[in-house]
Amino acid sequence: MDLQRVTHHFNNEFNAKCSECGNSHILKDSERGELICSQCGLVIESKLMDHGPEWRAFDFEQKEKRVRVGAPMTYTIHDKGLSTMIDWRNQDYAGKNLRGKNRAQIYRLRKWNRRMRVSDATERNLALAFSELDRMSSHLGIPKNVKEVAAFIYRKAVEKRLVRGRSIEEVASAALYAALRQCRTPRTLDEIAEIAKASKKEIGRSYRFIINKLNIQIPNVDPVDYISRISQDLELSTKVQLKAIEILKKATDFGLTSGRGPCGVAAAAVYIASVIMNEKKTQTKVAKVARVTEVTVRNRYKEICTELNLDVSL
DNA sequence: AAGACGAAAGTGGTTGA
DNA sequence: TCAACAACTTTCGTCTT
Repeated sequence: MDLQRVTHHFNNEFNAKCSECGNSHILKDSERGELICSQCGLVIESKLMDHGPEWRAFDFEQKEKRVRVGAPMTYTIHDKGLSTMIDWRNQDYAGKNLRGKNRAQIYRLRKWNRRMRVSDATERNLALAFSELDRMSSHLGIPKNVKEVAAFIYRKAVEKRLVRGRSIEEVASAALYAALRQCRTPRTLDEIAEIAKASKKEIGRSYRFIINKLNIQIPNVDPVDYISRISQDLELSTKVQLKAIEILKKATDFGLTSGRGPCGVAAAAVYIASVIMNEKKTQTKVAKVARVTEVTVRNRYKEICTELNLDVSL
């Protein structure tokens, strides 16, 4: 068994700086051709090598069969998918009994092997957490890279013993929330809480706790990040989307976004853009997909209109 | 009938003593 | 730890299309 490979997957340090948190401790993940910031987990450079399945798979069995060569390494499997098993029989590959020195060596190997595997509680913890991450991700249609970041964060949390006193589900949800924000594809806490096995309050508490303890730098939520999702849900054209971003930029310059909920601001921008570009959606509909109330959309919309002197004829 | 609008009261989280 | 506070929500009545 290749211990080196299992324990030191991230072996090469790389001389670069993370654009997100300025940290210069960059790791080179040669297996996947990526540069990763050790601080925040940001993938700095990806050579876009496809580790995914060769064909579409329609059920789990097909999926299992249709992957490329071997098991891809992933953070979402509790032992990173690289574990090896050593048989209990003292026989070699051909079935001959092992003797003397060889036999003693196998005993030693088996001992280490046992120590590294699922036997301990940590691994069971991870297995449960990752299946929970899987479930939530598929519910919300979350891309794989974000899920990997979530798994990475969760793994760190376990290493630092931060799960103690909190439920696994709680911390897993928090890790997912953190990952989503890190990857600038934010979802609201409400969205997570809806499908998670923990309440919004608990998730929020755990989230604050782990990013604090792990020193993860999370960029502030930029309302722009919500625009594309809101527009897509409303089936608005790209033109509207660009207009909404333009409006949002101006609104930010006027200080209309600080202290305001990013969802509400984004929703208002999309609403105004939809009116200007003649693809009007109702306040109610915009509010619904943005997960804020109609009233909030209205308040933001009025603020923006008066500040920017926008004349929106209805 | 549906949407837009605004007033008023309620809610949960942050802040500062 | 508690009260003040701002942002946001809920609810509801009115007006417009």
